[in-house]
Amino acid sequence: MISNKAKYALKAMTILAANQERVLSAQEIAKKGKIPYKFLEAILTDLKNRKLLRSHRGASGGYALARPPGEMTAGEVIRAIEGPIAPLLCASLTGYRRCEDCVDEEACAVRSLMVDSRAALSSVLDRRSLAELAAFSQLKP
Amino acid sequence: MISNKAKYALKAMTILAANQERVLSAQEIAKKGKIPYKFLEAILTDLKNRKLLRSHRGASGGYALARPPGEMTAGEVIRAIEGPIAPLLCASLTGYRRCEDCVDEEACAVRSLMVDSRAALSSVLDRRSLAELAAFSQLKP
DNA sequence: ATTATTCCTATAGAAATAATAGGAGTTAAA
DNA sequence: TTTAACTCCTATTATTTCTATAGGAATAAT
Repeated sequence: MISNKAKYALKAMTILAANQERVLSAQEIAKKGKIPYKFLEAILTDLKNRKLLRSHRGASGGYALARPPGEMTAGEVIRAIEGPIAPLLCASLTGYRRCEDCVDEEACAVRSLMVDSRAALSSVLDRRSLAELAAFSQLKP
Repeated sequence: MISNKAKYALKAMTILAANQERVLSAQEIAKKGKIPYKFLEAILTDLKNRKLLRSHRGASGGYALARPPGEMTAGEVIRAIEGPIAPLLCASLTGYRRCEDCVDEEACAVRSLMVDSRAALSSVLDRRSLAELAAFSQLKP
């Protein structure tokens, strides 16, 4: 299960990808995505600090993707908010850490299972671009 | 990320699968898996209530798998402890629930992503049997 | 009887989640 | 040059989940 925060982040990024030509304010995004405004603000700040978004202050300011939506993936967004996607850190490429209760990592069946789970999840999340998400959301106009 | 509880449950079930012929006490499992004893007790109770384990009380009592390890999967264990494996309930088969912030479920790109994620995860977790986990853990004797 | 177990109930600190509040600073446009 | 629409920053807080621990009652084998 992912957090609401990560879900809202994905929604916001999809909305921004679908409106790539213009800068969107947090208000606009909150409205389009039914996301609590102040919570969204904090999320957008995180995404900006992680270099996934660019912001423009002042009147008619707002947020825009930092890179073309075809070059950004769902996995990047989730990692920015949630950290590693591996179910256990001992199976993570981006945040590896040995379990404290580990007896023999090479022979650990749970780790092997989580390595495969991570690969399966990554094969979806790291291949799906924000452009694809945006395109999907517009299938029904 | 899964909880320690789910990780311990998987370890315990793997240990039980690897010692299928006998009944193991919580003490034994705790020692073999480096799992906090009292915490493990609670976990084993959950697994028993979910019908994944059978227990025998009294001296020389303990726990054993409820079914042959070849017929039980990692997915079952995780669902017993954590609930649905889908990252969002709107993408779950076993615990479906619509998001409160949902505008149009059919057109939701995030949901579509999570449906695919769930399928990818399930293809690993629901295909890996406890027998396979036990066999892996014994590759290095 | 004794001892090794499961089983039951209760408790509790710590961390993460999911926000909300208020205002300071910035900028475009009226 | 004021105003309105924004982002940005710092707190605060309620709720839930996580990760256990404690103590003892019930049960069964030896």
